[in-house]
Amino acid sequence: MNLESKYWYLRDHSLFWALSSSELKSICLIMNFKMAKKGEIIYFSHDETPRVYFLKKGTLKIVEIDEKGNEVVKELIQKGDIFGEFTLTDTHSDEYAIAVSEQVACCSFKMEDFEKVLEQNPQLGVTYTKWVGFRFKRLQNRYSNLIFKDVRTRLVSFLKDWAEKEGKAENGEFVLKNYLTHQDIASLVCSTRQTVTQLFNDFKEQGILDYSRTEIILKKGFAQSPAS
Amino acid sequence: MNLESKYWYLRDHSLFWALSSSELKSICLIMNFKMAKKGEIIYFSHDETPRVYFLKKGTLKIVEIDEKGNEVVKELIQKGDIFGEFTLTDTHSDEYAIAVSEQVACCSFKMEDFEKVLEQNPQLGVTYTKWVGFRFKRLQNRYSNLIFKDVRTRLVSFLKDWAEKEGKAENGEFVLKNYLTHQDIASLVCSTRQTVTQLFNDFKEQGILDYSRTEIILKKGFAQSPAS
DNA sequence: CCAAGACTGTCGGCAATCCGACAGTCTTCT
DNA sequence: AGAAGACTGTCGGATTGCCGACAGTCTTGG
Repeated sequence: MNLESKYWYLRDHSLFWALSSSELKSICLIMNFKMAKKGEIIYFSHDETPRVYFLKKGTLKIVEIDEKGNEVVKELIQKGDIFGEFTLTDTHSDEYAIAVSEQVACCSFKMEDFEKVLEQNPQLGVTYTKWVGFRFKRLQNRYSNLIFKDVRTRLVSFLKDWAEKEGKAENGEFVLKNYLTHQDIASLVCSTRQTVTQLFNDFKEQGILDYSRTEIILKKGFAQSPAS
Repeated sequence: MNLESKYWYLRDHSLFWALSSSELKSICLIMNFKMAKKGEIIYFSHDETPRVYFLKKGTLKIVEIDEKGNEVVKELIQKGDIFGEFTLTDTHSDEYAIAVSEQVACCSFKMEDFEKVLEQNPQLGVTYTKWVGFRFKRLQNRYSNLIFKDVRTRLVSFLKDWAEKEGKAENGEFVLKNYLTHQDIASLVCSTRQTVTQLFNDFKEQGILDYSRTEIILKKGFAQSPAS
């Protein structure tokens, strides 16, 4: 990929808005660009060199493998999010990122390089810190949900979030392109496949949701769906 | 508190190691210092001006109040940790920090001021980002525990962590000064008072732990305590 | 030093949800 | 097209840990 396109890719990422074009150009030189199709793996936590990633387009999931080899979907990463070694410290955890939407595009920096960029662009540094902080808060939110809410409520708010980010509103309903299995959703809301299936069908009976393997439709009643 | 003492307070916090003494002095000017005794509240999330805090001495707990008015201990903050609005973005969550050890000392900056400091000291900025990242990872760890482990295991690892940070080793045992109630511990490991009490007594029967209201002793067997 | 309040111990019932099992359905690959 | 594999539907039974209740013990402040 040529510099020119790289430049434009960075330019429209909100993290880099404040930079001058010459600053941005120099950053392009050390940036890497990567495309992937559904099902392809974008990175492994055990890769040679740790990297910080920015998702430009599409959606991917971060999957963690526990001691027993179980794969658990830890997080959904959507356009604009950062992932990889974004904490600027090596992790020991065992995870990888895999594309779930048809087309995924992301750029990445070697962790060390990126650190230098931040040092040379203090304003960028502060903005970046806020991004990391944002990720912290998002996680904190999930954590609270897990403590305070039951599975039903967690699933409801997961679906609402998802709809808000990716859903298309159609006269009061939200239509979601569904690229996740019940199993995936289950691990995102910390539950089991069976329970998720069960709840989906409950919702269907209540008439507040419809779904097939490819689509989920949150109907009008869904927004007010009981939080318990 | 005079500048001189402030200076030395900052100087020995690892975040500020890399700064020259003149830089440090200028930072002192905008820093605030606060002491508190057990039971005193250090900050409210709804305070007038958002602030970033550094705990210099002692231990405090972050308590969150949910919609129903329940108070839940969300986190233990120990010497050296950052707390408050450290993500550099206002929060809406409802929390406060209260001292649990006899003497607590912390310094703080107005969030906006601190942001400027980071901008003016890029290296500090990167170090700070790593701290925020560290907090992210710590939370992530708790999250994983919650998903994968049962209450017993979580309690065991909580105690191990605690001992590691604050315990005094005595011929293979760890002695912990206990400033937490079972209720506190319960919310830290996401369980209930009764279950924690129960487990403590189980451990006692197994002979791997002893405790009173003021002390907890992890005996030799504790380290190998079953992770299930 | 005594009373009120906070903390701990213990029990039984109960709700949520996990888990295995198996059948049915959809998708994909050749 | 047809078979293999992945995904969904559904059912009990089994667990875990929550919850209310109440008694006992410690702590603290007047």
